[in-house]
Amino acid sequence: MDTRWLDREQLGAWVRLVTVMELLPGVLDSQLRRDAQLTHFDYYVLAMLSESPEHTLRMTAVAQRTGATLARLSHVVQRLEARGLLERFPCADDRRATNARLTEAGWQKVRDSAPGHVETVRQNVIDALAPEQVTQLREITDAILSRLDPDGARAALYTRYDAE
Amino acid sequence: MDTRWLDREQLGAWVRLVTVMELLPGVLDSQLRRDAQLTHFDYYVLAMLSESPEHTLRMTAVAQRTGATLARLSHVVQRLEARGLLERFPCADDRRATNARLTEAGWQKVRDSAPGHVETVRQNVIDALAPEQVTQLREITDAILSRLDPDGARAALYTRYDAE
DNA sequence: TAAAACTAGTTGTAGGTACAACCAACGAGG
DNA sequence: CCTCGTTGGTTGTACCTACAACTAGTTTTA
Repeated sequence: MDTRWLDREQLGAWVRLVTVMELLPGVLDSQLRRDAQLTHFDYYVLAMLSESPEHTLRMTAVAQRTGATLARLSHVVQRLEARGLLERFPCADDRRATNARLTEAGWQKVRDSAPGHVETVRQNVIDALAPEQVTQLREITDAILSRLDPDGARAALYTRYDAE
Repeated sequence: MDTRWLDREQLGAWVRLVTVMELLPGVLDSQLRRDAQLTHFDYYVLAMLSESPEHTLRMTAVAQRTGATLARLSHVVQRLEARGLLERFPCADDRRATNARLTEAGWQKVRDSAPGHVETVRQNVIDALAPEQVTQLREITDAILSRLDPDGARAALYTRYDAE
């Protein structure tokens, strides 16, 4: 079978996307690590909890929202728990399940670190784009996600952020 | 100072971009790991060499093109050299510098693995987009990169892929 | 109602990356 | 020509993630 190579336009877009994927996580990570002693993934976990009722979610729910495997999440949550930012307790309904809940310190941490994080996101991404490009970016990433995540397991999350 | 929070549209785009950044590297990595025993970064290093005259580049040049630190690159190249995919030799002009050159096995590896990689890129990204979206994506990533990489240290790479 | 199959989560370990410390070589100024 | 600052690169270590194996609880089904 012969390969359908990328043309110039496609290659240009692809190489830039790869470059962004290579650089952006590092930028987010170092800002949060420096200012809040959190990785970007740590922050995301705490942020997901902070937006949930009771500041509580089941491990599986957090994993879905963050796109992580349960194994990865388990390690991360263990560290966050050791730092007193959240706590785990068994779920009453399903004794297999574990709930994670933000502690007061964790909630404080989210409130303290959110502004700096948003500012970083603005500086490096949002404010670099014209309003119509933000819309285009949403459509493009949506299309890509329909391939990466066909069954829309994670759709639950980002759909929540759409107009109501 | 009060924070300029993201509006719904911006937040929707951002959350999706984060999700793509979370999922896409894993998809690229596992395909290449499975079919070619390479990480995506390994592949990129080999690909950069394969597009250079003599299949040779200085370490610093590879680092620029891939966006890696010299430290990271040094570890990776060490492993690739141990596997016989490339070789290092001192640079004649500048005795501080080291050149990396693809071996025949490395060149063969690139040719063998490129089709599968391109197919993955198509399936998950390019073919999910309309032609005008590919153009938009190039413009958007370009704008983001102007923030992430203001001095355009890496621009050398992706500019090469533009129309001549 | 017992076995099979699946879901929820944890743990051990191997491998890759970041960070900092380090050494060697070049280059500009005194 | 020597010394200071810079550039090119390597190494050690600590941390994070992926993968696989495992436990325990739940649901299905025969």
